[in-house]
Amino acid sequence: MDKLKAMQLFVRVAELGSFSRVAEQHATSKSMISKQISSLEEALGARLLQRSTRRLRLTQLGEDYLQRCRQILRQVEDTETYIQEFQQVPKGLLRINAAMALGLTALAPAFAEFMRRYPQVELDIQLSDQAQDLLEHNFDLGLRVASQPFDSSYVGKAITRFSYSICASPAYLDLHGPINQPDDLREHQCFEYSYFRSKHLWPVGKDAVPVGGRLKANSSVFLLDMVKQGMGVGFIPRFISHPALQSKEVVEVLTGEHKPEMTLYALYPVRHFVPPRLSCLIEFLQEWFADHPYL
Amino acid sequence: MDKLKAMQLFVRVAELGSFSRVAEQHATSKSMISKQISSLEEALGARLLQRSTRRLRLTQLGEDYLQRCRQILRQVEDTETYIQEFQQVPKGLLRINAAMALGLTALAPAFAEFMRRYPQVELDIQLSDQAQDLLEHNFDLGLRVASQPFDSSYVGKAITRFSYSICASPAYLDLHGPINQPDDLREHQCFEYSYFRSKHLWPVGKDAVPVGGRLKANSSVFLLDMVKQGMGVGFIPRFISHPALQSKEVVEVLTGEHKPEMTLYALYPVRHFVPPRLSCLIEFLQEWFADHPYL
DNA sequence: CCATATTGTTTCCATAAAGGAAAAAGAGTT
DNA sequence: AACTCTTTTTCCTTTATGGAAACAATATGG
Repeated sequence: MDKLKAMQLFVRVAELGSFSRVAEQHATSKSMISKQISSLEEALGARLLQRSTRRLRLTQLGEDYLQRCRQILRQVEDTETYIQEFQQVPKGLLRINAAMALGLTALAPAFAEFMRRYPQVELDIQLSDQAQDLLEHNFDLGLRVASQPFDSSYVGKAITRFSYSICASPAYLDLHGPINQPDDLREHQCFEYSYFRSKHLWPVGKDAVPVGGRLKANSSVFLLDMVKQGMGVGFIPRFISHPALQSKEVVEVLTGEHKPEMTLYALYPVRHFVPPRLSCLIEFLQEWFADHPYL
Repeated sequence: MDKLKAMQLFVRVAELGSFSRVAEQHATSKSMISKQISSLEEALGARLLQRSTRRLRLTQLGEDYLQRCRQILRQVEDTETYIQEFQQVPKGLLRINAAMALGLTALAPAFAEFMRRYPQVELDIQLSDQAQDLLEHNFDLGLRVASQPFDSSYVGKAITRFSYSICASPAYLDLHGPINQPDDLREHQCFEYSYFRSKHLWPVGKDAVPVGGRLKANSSVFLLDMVKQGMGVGFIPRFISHPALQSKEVVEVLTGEHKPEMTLYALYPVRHFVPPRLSCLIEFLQEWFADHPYL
């Protein structure tokens, strides 16, 4: 029996309060969790969790054991980090959560290059639209654009800044007329992005411009596609619009006007020792985006 | 891969300086040790041991890792001891080293009773004539009669005191005459015990009596057998002669005379936390020998 | 300097253990 | 009482573990 694995799972069960949820998160079966915990209990000769079908609660002993497990596991991890620090080549697994749109666009080539440069590092990348709790889901790193204010149990590092672009297709502009100054937007089909704060005010130029349109979606990638099809004007993060702008599928308007910028943050749980592969990745991303700015 | 097991084996390898010796001691194969260490190294991505066919030496990293392994393993052990302390019933494995003659005689019934009383405790009892190093061989407990002076890394607890008996067979005494006072021994066939300090002087009565004979052996059990066969007189620990005296196969002489006593010690390595099963056994032995004295 | 003995590694194979799917069992809820 | 959600058990497949023996490597002793 792999006691360390059992201890890890026990800690997770204690944290999530459910065998099933741990099973889901770790991409394994309920029966496996059940067996691991049972054999751990048997080995100790003590019951760690009081199970009722609806609720799990830690035994008094379980509470104590949990503390000690955490300490032991942290020590094991620190030891391995320590060893890694002496290694020239970073290796190991990084579990990363990133915003879907980011992953599909700006991050993909960066990760590709990272994997080429550090062949011993494995990546497990989970793209999701809503920000996941890193500790809850056991992520080593979250990549988010100016997401929720950082909890004190996380470290946030700025990776790069992104700008927005206001895009339309050439066909659309031919049909509906040019956009030369912010106020021209009032007369256009301006798409609404669901997660944008001030949905009907686009922050362009000195003041925000009130805009309107018939389309609202929660995906900038989708909106860009609609832009390509000549349906209207989009306020699109540059990392999304970049390829379409390059290929001239869409054109940018109001390039000279002031628009807000976003900051891409790397978030990670505070730890005694940050594994080299993690600090290495963060450093790499900073360098990479310095060389490939989306501004 | 069971990392804890691998770490344990690595520590043993570092201590013994040889894969083969670890394999012997743990009753497993060289290949298994080799594989465990290799996979540990692979998991860490670092070489822990520099192997040459004749010599093993720890890498710098190996040194560091060894320290940390020890700490982790100690912590795991302490945690389990802690859990045990909350359990009503002691359980687990005790590895015991005891003097051969003791094990074959006085200890056997004591251990039998202990096992009946604590059915969850497993015993691994190794009888040997020369005292084994407990740490070296991973013993939890050593049972020795006034053995080597205790190292400071061991705790020694007195379990009981044993007396000696001077024994002969009735037939022998009929043939060679009675033994009524210490000086009578000078005229008899007195067996010599190899490990006895002053081989030719038996400490009986006020002074030691010089004795002589034709038989010398390194086993009191063997000597007793020779006594039974009427070959001479033996200076035999009572725990060995006891059954033969009870059955009248041999008789004791010079019962009133002063003879030295031996003390049976329980030796165990000093630890932060003594596992309950161990303190339980020691306590049990003290009680058992209080009820079954060999004096 | 070479045979030898000893030690770690590798290969191959049999056995044991781990892990998943699905059925079963348990317990709260409607 | 039926239903739902969760854990446990059972059964089976797959994986991995561990040993024997052959192999490779090296210090020792003659």
